[in-house]
Amino acid sequence: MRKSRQEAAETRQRIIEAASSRFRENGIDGTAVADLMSQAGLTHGGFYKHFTSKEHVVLESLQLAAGSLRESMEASLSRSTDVRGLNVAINDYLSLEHRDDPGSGCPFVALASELARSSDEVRDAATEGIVNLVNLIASRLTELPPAAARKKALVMLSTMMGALTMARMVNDEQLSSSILREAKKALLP
Amino acid sequence: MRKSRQEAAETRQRIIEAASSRFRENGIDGTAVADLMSQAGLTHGGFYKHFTSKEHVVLESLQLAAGSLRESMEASLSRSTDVRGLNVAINDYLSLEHRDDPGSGCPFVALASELARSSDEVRDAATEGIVNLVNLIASRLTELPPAAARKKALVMLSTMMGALTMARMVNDEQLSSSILREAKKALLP
DNA sequence: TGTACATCAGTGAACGCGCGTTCACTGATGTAC
DNA sequence: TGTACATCAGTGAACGCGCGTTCACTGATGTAC
Repeated sequence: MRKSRQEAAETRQRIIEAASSRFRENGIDGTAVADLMSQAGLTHGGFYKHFTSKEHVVLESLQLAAGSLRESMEASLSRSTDVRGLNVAINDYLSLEHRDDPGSGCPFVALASELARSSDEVRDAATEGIVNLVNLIASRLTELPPAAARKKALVMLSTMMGALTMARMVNDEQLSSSILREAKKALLP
Repeated sequence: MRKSRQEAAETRQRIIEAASSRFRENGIDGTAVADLMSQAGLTHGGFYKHFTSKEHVVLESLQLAAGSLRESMEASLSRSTDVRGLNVAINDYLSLEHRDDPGSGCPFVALASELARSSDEVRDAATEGIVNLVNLIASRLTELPPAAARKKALVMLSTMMGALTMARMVNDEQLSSSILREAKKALLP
């Protein structure tokens, strides 16, 4: 039953990908190791051939999710070289599609309260991911000097994450979509 | 061992209070029924004399926490009859003390990702609590017509919750406090 | 008001379940010669 | 290149633990007369 090195590496990656979306959908506590493994097409026993613990895959899957959020933001930004690229990124982040698909969206919102209670290692990864987003946003606020741009970017990201969090929490479609709409209107220059 | 009706009602209230702070500190999944009970000075078996399930106490403790957040905001607001009262409320919400004491702070931030995955009943309670905060904030934006005030209040609350969420998640004291500081500067007129 | 009985808040043991983790095993892959 | 052995990815049963919930029991409180 031994698999080749390449197959093993692919398996490992599949587990991380499964973890990354399952954790965002159902929470870390709400996702069992056996869950991830069957989503990756495996039985649960093999998990520990790839990771030392559940905590370990939490870390790697957060890094994956943070990286892909960053990439998708970079892709939006690159649609235009100036501030308009930023508008595309904000529109995507505050879209109904993003709200309704936490499994492939922002991990900081999907896992917010669990991350705040996580180990230092995991919180370090979260911190790095957030700093990346802040820098990305700040880099497009070209009308401001760098320090001011960074400060404004912190506030913008706060508004974005807060609006997405509230839009997902609230059990009232009208209210939910108006939260996203108003946040967009406030953030787009 | 039977207790008088009044004692029983006090016990019930003590359990809800314990739940309300433990859930905010350690999360709903992270808090066992036995935990709440021992915090309330009881053994775990008696829990079901007061509640039909853990879910039931989640609902009641969320309502309690949402109510006390509302009251503390009302208290801050009443320090001054105009917009300055709002500034006090924002300063309190985005304070280091609030960040560092989730157990007695905003339940929507402390439980954000868990609430988004909760039952309709619990999410209804969350929705009601959030609407109350929005109305409270909007009522102090007297320079705007009501509809515009409400829209602005939605965005302000998004920024407040997002900033508190990020400040708690990030594992870097400097970054954390600058998130709170910049959000305050952006929100105070 | 006093008495006899029913009620029920609280206790602590127990139940059943799902979870993270371990383990013996299998057989294909990797390595040494 | 071929052969013999070591390695190890993956399987599925099992372990131990903590959890939500139930239950028989206790004795003080509440109620009926």
